[in-house]
Amino acid sequence: MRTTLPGRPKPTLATVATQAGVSAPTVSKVVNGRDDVAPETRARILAALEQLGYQSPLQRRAATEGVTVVEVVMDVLDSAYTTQVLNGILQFAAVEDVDIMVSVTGRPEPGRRSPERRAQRMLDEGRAGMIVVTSAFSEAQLQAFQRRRIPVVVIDPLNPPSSDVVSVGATNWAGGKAATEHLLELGHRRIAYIGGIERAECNQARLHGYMAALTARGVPVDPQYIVSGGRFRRDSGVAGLKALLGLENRPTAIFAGSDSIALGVLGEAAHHGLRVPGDISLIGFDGTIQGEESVPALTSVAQPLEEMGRAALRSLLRQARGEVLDSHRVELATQVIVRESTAPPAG
Amino acid sequence: MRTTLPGRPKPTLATVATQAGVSAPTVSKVVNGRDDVAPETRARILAALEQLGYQSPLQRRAATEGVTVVEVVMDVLDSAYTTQVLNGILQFAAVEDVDIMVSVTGRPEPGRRSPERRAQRMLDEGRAGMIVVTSAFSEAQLQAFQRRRIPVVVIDPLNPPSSDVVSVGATNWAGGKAATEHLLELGHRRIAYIGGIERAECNQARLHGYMAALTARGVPVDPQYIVSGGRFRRDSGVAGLKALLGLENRPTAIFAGSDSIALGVLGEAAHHGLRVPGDISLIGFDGTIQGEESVPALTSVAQPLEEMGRAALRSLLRQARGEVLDSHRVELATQVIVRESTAPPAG
DNA sequence: CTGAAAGCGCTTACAG
DNA sequence: CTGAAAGCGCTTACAG
Repeated sequence: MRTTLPGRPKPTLATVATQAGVSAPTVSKVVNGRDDVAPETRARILAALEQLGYQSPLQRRAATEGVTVVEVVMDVLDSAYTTQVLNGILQFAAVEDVDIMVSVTGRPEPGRRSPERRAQRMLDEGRAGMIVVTSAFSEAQLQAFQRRRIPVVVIDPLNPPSSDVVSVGATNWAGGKAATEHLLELGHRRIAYIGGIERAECNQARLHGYMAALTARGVPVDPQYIVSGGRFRRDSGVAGLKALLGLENRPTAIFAGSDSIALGVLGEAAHHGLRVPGDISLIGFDGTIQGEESVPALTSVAQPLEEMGRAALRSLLRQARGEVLDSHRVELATQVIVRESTAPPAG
Repeated sequence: MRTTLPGRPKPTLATVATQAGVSAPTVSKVVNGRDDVAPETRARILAALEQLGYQSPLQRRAATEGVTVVEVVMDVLDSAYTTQVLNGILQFAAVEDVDIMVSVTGRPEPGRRSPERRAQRMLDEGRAGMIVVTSAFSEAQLQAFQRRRIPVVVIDPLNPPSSDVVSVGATNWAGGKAATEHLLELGHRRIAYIGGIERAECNQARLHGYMAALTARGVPVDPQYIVSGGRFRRDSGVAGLKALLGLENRPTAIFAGSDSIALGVLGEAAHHGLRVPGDISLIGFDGTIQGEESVPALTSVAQPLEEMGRAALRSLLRQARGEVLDSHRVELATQVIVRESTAPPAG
């Protein structure tokens, strides 16, 4: 992508050299990352490279031949959530004839897999950009990509996205509110929330949606019904239910911050001989296939996961083509899917 | 990969020209696909290009920089099975510093996404090879890749792998036998098998393992207990259980050809008020996380899915390095994981 | 259809 | 640290 502006001839080392007031060999050194260049000279050359939009022969060829590679970075591919998002990206990539490079990153480590190296490599190989489905990159690192004109889209960021970085997510607050309203409408009043990563933006939005729904109905928010699981995973649900069962006044319904958490609740409930929804109602969040296929089938706030993947890629390709985006933040609507795990409270 | 032979200098257009007895510009034309070259001259030049192993600057740079891209082709990313295999590939790729390009293919279509185009593209871009997790390629197409010296590894092929194509799978026959033995040991005699894709090698192996175990214990194989689901998916389990419940002499245990099928059985059983394992025992195949997290947790014949992904990539990289493989077929061991869905028959 | 000549864009080796 | 000079690999324009 990154097409040369029409009319302006494609910049060469010589053009850049003239602009920066140096010779071509010196520019060559900077481009190739040699270190025998004075800091000031380097800065001037970098500015010229940036301003003229210089591309290496390799990049130029990649650009003209339409080779477009988008890199997708995730922590691990171990949840239905990531899988469905990735599948959305892959499906749309097949349509758009874009290649998708997938990489997983444990913790970010210094060295060849660092953001700096990654950015350099993407520039070298003329990739169109990067879709980030992990919290392995800091805000500053993401902005570094953008400064280098590498388009980045973040999917459902853990932290509130800055206006500099493009992000795609779901309406978490509205979803949390809708989940809670569903339980309220069934007649529940003692409703618990088992959350995931506490500091995560999406978790807070879901929690505040929950509180807003309760408050709107005049149901007091009871802190003992708000449990932090720490992660969006199964074990949070197991531990969360255990904690809630220890209460004097047990909840009759649980809103879990993710389908995985809900599945943990489901498993733990069975071990205590509790029937869902007979003894306790349960609603998840995400709308994953895993929840759809569980027994009982899980009522859940569905995020359009495949669509989020598609939206991220679409937005990335627009950026790569130099189009102006309407908005730096896209939030796709969530929807309560009522299945088998919710019912009016017993008695 | 495709490293230049040591000692011999990398061939340039000039080298090739000398070898073919023409001038450099003429070779340039052939390389760039111009048509103003006499057929005989072209043939001579093509021969020289091939013999000297000429690489374009783009290819050379890719080769010397050790850019190694492995393409993973799958149908869709929608099952825990494919997800875990892919995760294994990705994890190992991070260790080996290999880039993974993932693409999904519905039906193979003519045109730019055809195997021929794919092969050409891989050659052009210096990719190391291809891991195939789909039945979208025919045997002949896979061999075409190998003829072009593009290494290919097939994971758990639907059809019996030919000895020309390297493949990775699991011990399906032994797994089917072990699953059935587990049920026999619990005391079951009326044991049903609900299969997936009927003609698939892996399905047949599982079925025959089942029959072998029954026969070895002197339990007659009863055709009415063998149900073909048609696919390895949830709906096969739903339909399969319905069919089995219509029998006069219902089975007391079911061996499902995949975890997805087993999950369908589980859901359908709940709708009939049947308890698992109280009323009926159930064992799956695959050992996916989804089965592990279901309620009740699914007893299953685990395939080492992540390990299979790793093994495939390892084998591919060996091929790409020109190493000789010990075997064209790797079968990793399966293992019965006993969880909650199997128990002695009632009464 | 072919190739000598000129040229392009980049890099290398090294004098200052 | 910088750049004039030489060179490399490829392509272009065009004479034959």
